[in-house]
Amino acid sequence: MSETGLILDRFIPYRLSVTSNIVSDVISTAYEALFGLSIPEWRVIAVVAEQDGITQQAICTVTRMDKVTVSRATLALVDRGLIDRAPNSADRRSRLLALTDAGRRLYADVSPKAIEFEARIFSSFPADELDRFMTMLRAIEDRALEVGTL
Amino acid sequence: MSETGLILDRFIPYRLSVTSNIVSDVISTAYEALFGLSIPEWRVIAVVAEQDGITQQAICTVTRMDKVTVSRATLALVDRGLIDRAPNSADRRSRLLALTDAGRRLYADVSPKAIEFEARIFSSFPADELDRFMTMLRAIEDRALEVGTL
DNA sequence: GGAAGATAGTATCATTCGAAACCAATAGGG
DNA sequence: CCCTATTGGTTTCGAATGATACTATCTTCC
Repeated sequence: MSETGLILDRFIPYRLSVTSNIVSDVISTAYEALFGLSIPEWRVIAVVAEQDGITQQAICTVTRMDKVTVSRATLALVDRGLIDRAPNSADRRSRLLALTDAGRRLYADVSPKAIEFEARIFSSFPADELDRFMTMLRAIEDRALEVGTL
Repeated sequence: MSETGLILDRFIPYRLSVTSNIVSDVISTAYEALFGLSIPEWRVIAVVAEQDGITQQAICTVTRMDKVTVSRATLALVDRGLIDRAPNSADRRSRLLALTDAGRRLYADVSPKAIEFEARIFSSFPADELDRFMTMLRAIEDRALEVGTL
């Protein structure tokens, strides 16, 4: 289909970036349209839903998002009354995040939709191929991190 | 290693985005440091090197970059004397791009380095796995485009 | 052949993103 | 205990990005 220059076309970092951008775009426009959530916001919600009382710092390490990004997403969610921040007696610099009732309701709404969107793109592939693909993604991630810090 | 929340962790769009970002980051800092090239600039150079006399529009379709991005990258490269724009007698709105001598020299320099960087990350994987991975990326790309426009 | 769209490319603007500066609080030696 | 170094989080700022508007040319169709 795409009659590209040879080098770029088979250049893995390039292909990875193109594919990732297209997928992100599809997903993010869907989230935005349906729930008014940006991708960082959706990620924060997902993590907090699964680990009640997590701190922003922990969200950063777990999602590899920048702390600025997490901060902004969290503030927006607090503003919208979807997340609560309780004082953390163990360390008063941070707060413990939790979903509010509204947040839980939204999450119950969003989460199946997310799965559904994913399915819309990926369900046409056999499960074992997807598994191999994911394994590969993780391996590449680890390797790139290694190379980046050498 | 990363003890993430279940949903996000196995969510393909998320994994794809994380991996792509890390790889892009490694690659782009290397380009920037070695040649003062941004990723869009490197892409434009690569395409023009392989297809002399291409137009910006053609670069857009071939690389899926935005036309604004291509315009900026091209202007920067023209400024640096790496690319020439000859009038296009067939359509005077566009110009025909070609590498200058300096551009060719730079490309001769950059291109093996690019391959080398790629190798540094990916050569640890068996070739057939990489092939499957690339095939999968393309298939996902096609599928996502389909879904996006449905 | 000329008016009405489409298209190549550039300029403008608003948004996003992350690096670095910053503030508050904690940790850890002396 | 302080004094310094670190860390959690926010603010600020500059760079990159992409949607939109704009200009010049081309195409179409009457």
